[in-house]
Amino acid sequence: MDKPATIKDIARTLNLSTSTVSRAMRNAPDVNIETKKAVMALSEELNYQPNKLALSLKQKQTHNIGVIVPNLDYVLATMVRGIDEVALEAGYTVMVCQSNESFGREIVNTRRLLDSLVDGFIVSVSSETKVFDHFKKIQEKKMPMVVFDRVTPFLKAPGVRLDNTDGGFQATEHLIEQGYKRIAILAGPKNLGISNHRLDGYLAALKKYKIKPDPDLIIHCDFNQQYAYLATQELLNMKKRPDAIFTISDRMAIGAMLAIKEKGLKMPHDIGLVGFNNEPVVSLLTPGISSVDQPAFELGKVAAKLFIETMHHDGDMSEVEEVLKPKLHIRESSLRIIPKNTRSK
Amino acid sequence: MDKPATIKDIARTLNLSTSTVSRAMRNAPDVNIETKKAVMALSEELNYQPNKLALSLKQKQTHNIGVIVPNLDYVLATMVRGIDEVALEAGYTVMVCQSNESFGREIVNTRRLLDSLVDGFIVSVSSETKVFDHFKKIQEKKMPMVVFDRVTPFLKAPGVRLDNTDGGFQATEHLIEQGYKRIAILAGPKNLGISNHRLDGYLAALKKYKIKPDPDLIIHCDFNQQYAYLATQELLNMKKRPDAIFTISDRMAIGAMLAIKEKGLKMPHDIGLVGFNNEPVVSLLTPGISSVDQPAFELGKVAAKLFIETMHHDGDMSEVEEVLKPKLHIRESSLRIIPKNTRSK
DNA sequence: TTAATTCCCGGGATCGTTCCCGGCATCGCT
DNA sequence: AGCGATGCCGGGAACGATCCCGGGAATTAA
Repeated sequence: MDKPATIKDIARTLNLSTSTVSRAMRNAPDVNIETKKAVMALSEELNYQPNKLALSLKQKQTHNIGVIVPNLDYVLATMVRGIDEVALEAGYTVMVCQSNESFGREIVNTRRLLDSLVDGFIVSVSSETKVFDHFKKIQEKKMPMVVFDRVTPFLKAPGVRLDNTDGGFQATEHLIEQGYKRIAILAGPKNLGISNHRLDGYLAALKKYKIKPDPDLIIHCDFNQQYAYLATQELLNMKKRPDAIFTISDRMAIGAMLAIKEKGLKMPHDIGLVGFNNEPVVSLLTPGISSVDQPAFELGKVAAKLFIETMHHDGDMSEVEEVLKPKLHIRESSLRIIPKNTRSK
Repeated sequence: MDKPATIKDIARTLNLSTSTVSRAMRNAPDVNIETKKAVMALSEELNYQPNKLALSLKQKQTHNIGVIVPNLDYVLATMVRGIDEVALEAGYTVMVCQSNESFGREIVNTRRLLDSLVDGFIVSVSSETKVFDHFKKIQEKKMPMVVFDRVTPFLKAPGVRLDNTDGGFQATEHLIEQGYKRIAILAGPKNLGISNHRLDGYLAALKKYKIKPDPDLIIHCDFNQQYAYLATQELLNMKKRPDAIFTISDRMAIGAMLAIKEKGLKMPHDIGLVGFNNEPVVSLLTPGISSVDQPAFELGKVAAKLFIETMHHDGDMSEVEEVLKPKLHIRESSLRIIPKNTRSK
């Protein structure tokens, strides 16, 4: 009564072989209806739970998915929820590991999960990561792996991502339409794809409106609030300071906002601000910060679907890339109701 | 070259038995230093990774910890990071499952992990959960389980929690010291321990200052922003409206803030506000909202330590309960610099 | 009556690893 | 020379399940 019941216990007390019990469990056709009932009844009584380990060992699959994320902020936590949603539905359990944006931690985590614990990976790479050997090792083992959110050209794998270029474009075009002339961008680290794509969108919007990009207004800084704060201070101290800032994350937008308030400038009048991610926070601030919304939950679901597809599909899927569309949410920080007085300059 | 290398492959090519190779791997004393070297060299070359499944099957432990959380908001994500920190150090991998505050989902998750995937659990129960049979099933299997953050008297298990009573006391006393006279509390669901304890602290503070609690000022509402918003509207429409509100979470504080602003009241002058959790958000709002900080990361670490202790300690530890201290962070929402004019009423 | 078919079931190998047990040298000691 | 001690290694069972193969009994067909 101490140890959990096994298939053998059932076989013994019923005077059957383990094979028969096993078949009865899986409702195989070639077993007598009576014995089937007996097995079911006894397994119910003994509260029998099949040992997943033994099963996994035998058929060489664990039905676990390793999910590697750089952190668990609002956006990623939402995506993970999306992954969880469809994974559970498909009979998979997810193992979430956060790398804390640390390269070393990312390696440790993948190795741990790689030790025959998972059937494959769904990853979003850390911003620190510049070399991808640990992920390539996954692929060498022929394990399915899909990347999401933060995809990179250095890693050939099926993936799902936001149309970050479009997001950058929407934000920038909106600022232009609101009459802002000198629009700065706080971009992230140069090796991060999402950062570069949003920057591309920014440049594309400028080009469309025939605005010459000013290198002084393009800042690459680390992906957090403090750096954004410092970078914004510098921007505002320029002799020809920008009259609008587009930050590629809401965290950075908040850092920028703090610097702007400190300087005594008013949004949206003196300066416009648009962020990215549309975290719930930004609607609560005064003024509310405009932000590019991404369908995080949906993106997570697509990632998991893609993973399951990859599992069942033997061919090469590394070219597959789903792209979801962002949508700008406009708030007070960038809304000069009607572009009036813009020519008073 | 296709399949991953096993201990047998090494044994075969080296003309050894699997037993010897196994011993060599684990650096057992009774194996020749030469053979040991040879084994090591070959296993390096073949990129041998021991099969965790086989190992787990043999020794009946997986070195996985199942972590069940109601969601992954700021506080819980931080706690999970803390758990991860010490778990990894101790050679454990954590499997995080979110129940989305849903009772049913919680059951599904525990059952999944229970299928011989984890050695034990670290759980924070969903706010919806009123019956704990699924958790008791864990204990019947003699699996270690520790609870954290949301502990409940209905579940006898070692745990770590915040001194919520003290937190409620600190918040309320602070409001009293600031000269507020009619202090309302937005508490959570009645079956939630953390909610009741914070309420106890509130009552204790009132008692200390000989203020008679007013039942009309004690509101139980659901644990989210929207409900807090509605409840606050009602509070503010009372004929003798409160002049301060203590909410037991920051989400609720934000809901309250929205209602307050809508009503045209000014903080801290017309009304004081204190939240709970000290999420980064609250310092960014205008005015900044005072909030009771909890050492979430530390709490997660303690939970994991407790778990590991429980693993290695055979005796009953269900009486163990660690309690961490919160600390109020005061901001503009409740700070009437010097209690002047308070008697002008 | 005999052969063929169907229905149920058991035997044993297998997955990758550990671990108990026992065997065969070699060495040292009396 | 004979004995035990020691060092090093192999054999095989075990963990809990699946699955191929084969076999006996009963039923049916020839």
